Amino acid sequence: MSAKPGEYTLRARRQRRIERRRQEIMAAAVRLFAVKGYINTTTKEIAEAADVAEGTLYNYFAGKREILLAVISETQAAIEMVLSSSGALQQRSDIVGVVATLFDLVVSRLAFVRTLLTEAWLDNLILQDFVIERTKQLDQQIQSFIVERIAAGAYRAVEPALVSRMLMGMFAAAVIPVLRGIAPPPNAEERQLLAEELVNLILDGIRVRSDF
Amino acid sequence: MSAKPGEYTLRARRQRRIERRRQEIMAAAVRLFAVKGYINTTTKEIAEAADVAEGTLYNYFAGKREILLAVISETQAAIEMVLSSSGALQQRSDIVGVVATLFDLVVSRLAFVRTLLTEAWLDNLILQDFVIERTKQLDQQIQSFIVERIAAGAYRAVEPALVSRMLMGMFAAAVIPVLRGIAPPPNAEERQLLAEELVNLILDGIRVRSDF
Amino acid sequence: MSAKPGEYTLRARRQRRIERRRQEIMAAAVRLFAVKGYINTTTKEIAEAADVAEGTLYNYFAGKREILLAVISETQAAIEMVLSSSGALQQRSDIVGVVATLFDLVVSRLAFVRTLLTEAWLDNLILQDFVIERTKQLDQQIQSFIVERIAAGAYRAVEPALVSRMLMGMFAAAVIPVLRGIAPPPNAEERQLLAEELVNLILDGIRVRSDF
Amino acid sequence: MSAKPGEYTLRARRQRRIERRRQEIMAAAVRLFAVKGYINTTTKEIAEAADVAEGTLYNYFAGKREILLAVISETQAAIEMVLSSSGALQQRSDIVGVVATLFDLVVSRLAFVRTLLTEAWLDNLILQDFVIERTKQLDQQIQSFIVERIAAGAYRAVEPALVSRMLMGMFAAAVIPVLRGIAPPPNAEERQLLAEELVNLILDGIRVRSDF
DNA sequence: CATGAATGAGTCTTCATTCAT
DNA sequence: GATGAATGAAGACTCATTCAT
Repeated sequence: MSAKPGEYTLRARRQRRIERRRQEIMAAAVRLFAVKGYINTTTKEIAEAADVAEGTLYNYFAGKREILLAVISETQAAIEMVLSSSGALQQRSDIVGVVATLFDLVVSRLAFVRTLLTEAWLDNLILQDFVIERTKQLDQQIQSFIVERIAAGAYRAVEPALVSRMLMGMFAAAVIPVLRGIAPPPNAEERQLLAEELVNLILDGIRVRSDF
Repeated sequence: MSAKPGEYTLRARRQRRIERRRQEIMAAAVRLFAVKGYINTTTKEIAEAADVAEGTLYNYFAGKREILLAVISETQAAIEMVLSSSGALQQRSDIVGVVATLFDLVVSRLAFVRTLLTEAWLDNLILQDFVIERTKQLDQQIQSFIVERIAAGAYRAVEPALVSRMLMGMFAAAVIPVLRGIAPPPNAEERQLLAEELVNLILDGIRVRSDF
Repeated sequence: MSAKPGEYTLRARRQRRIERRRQEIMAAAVRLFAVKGYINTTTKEIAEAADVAEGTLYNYFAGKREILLAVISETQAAIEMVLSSSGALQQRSDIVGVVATLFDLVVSRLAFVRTLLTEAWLDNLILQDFVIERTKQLDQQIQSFIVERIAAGAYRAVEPALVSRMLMGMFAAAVIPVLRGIAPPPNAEERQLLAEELVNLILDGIRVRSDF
Repeated sequence: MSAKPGEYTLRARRQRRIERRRQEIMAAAVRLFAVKGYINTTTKEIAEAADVAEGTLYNYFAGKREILLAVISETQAAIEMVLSSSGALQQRSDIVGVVATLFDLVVSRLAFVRTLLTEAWLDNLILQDFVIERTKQLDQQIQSFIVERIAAGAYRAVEPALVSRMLMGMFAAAVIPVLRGIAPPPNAEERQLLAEELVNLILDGIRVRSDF
């Protein structure tokens, strides 16, 4: 289409600059959203945090809400990739592995996860599309795992859906104080231990003498 | 200041009227907060729902935020009373009882709990004063219970703080879909069963054969 | 509903004050609209011209466009009343009378008519609802008048719709320079003469010798 | 400044290219102005329609408004040429001819005429420079024509300025529904008939029996 | 005390214009 | 000259709070 040498490079460079700017804006936004919530964050603040003019935001996003959706969408895609590589759960250590990986994900994206949870709490669309929908697969895997073990006589006849949810609740309980900034993020080792302990609890409970 | 007979009564009556009006406003507010969130609720709406003029709100509360704080504070006091009557946890059924009572409380005050959690998520002050602070006592009781049982050799040597938190996470996982409006509120019987199962899980886990 | 003496009066007074304020805002708006057009008039300017805060506008109107529609609607109602009293056209002087009355109306509401025409030019809805629709009756009357006269052999067999429209064009041509501020408003006598002359022209044209 | 052969040609070619680009931009602009109005047309839209970058507009025009003025100015020049070739009006058919030519002009440049009238209505400068000024010559010719005929006893002693203006009003009344998009453009034959009828009306009116 | 109209700072968004590449 | 991203001054509208009645 063009014979000018170097034009391709030029266009590509510009494209990269644009993408970088988009990312900068999203990064600035997610930081603010995490701290103050989407609704309490003004476009002025986002612009300042991204070090651009307010109008510039609108060259990259159709509006404030689209910044939020882009933030959630893009990061979700990244997370999805990590999770989908987990494959079927086969044994105890697989579950521990998934839990540990989830800890890693959450800790490495605190701002994002906090934003996601806040908005999912307030917005049915986001809850459905970005939390329930994305959690479904994992939920299914866990339930399948439990169902198989029950059939094999390894687990007692619990409600798989309930257990899966309780597991998520325990995970959330471990993670929320960190998200909320009232507990320091656990380091890699602590995350591993936490995952172990969490699975221990759900598998064996805490009781050793049945007369209590 | 005055010796007219009956004034004391009059003053008391006025006092009661004022208190009643405060309550009406708070009741109107919490309904709206639960549905739309604090931030999306306007003072105009609160006034209309309470059937007073907008300006009247400011005769009873210093501002919109104070309505929120009053709502939380008052309802918390009521909840507190219920909880504090629980006494020390002695045996398994005591824990089940507390969990069931908590279910009752949450279900009977969905709007309030939803509002509280939303705002606690966004606001450090509310989180600290109305969630962490109020949960502390219960947390302590649970931990003491566990510590005793460990000492008695009934429970294995788990981290009491962790277990207590996991228990809360499981409780939250059971309750949040209801709060969020994506699951119907459980009836009394279901709540009892849920409490049982929840305690079962934490005490015994799900495993019956240790080779898995 | 209330037994407090004077309340009725108080409420009525307040009601009058509100209506007065509405009128003030509309008056301020129509003045600005006439000079700069609706689109070039800011809510800030309207507020300043009406000597209220910008937000106050929104206590009286749902938005900027509603101010425009209210202005047009209210004044139209007034004009309607004048026009509808005209009755059927019977003779030449009736037409002169209607034309003269229309001149009076336009001259006494210059700002309004200018606004109406501007917006009708730009907006199909306003054109249809407030110009075409309202002109229809008059148009029909004129056409009926012409049809009768043609039947009676008094007028030649012209197209009544065309003549009616031409008459409106002539009226517009007489009035637009005044609306546009490039000619002074005619006084009562001039308006009467203009009406006479306009009807003369359409009835007799300008020719006296048919060989030209 | 340079003696290189062929430079003159080169410069001329560049000049032509620039002029062509200017015309492309103006053509794109007038199309948009006609449909959406000057104020509702963005420079971005003009640039897209002209298939250039937004910034490029500013290499050819000082600003958005200058595009409008250029559009009006250039097209006016073309119209002028047509009109000025009409020469002095001598007889009835000359007037019919001018009116028919004007119909042709308007119909063939609907977009432009609509834009011109809109902006002239809102802007004194454009009204004066591009409508009143350009209409003056035609107005004079018509008035001279009338004055002569009055002197010759062919026309009655009407006010020439008034008649000229009425003629314009009738013309406008015939043309505006088309401009406004609520009537289809008349074809060549219809335009001729309309011109005839219009002149008939102004010359002879509609009356054949003077007792009405 | 009750009222509700008035206020104006603050929000999101648009768009003509500029300027580095 | 061409490009189009960056700019920032407006603009319409919202809403918690105040205050005269």
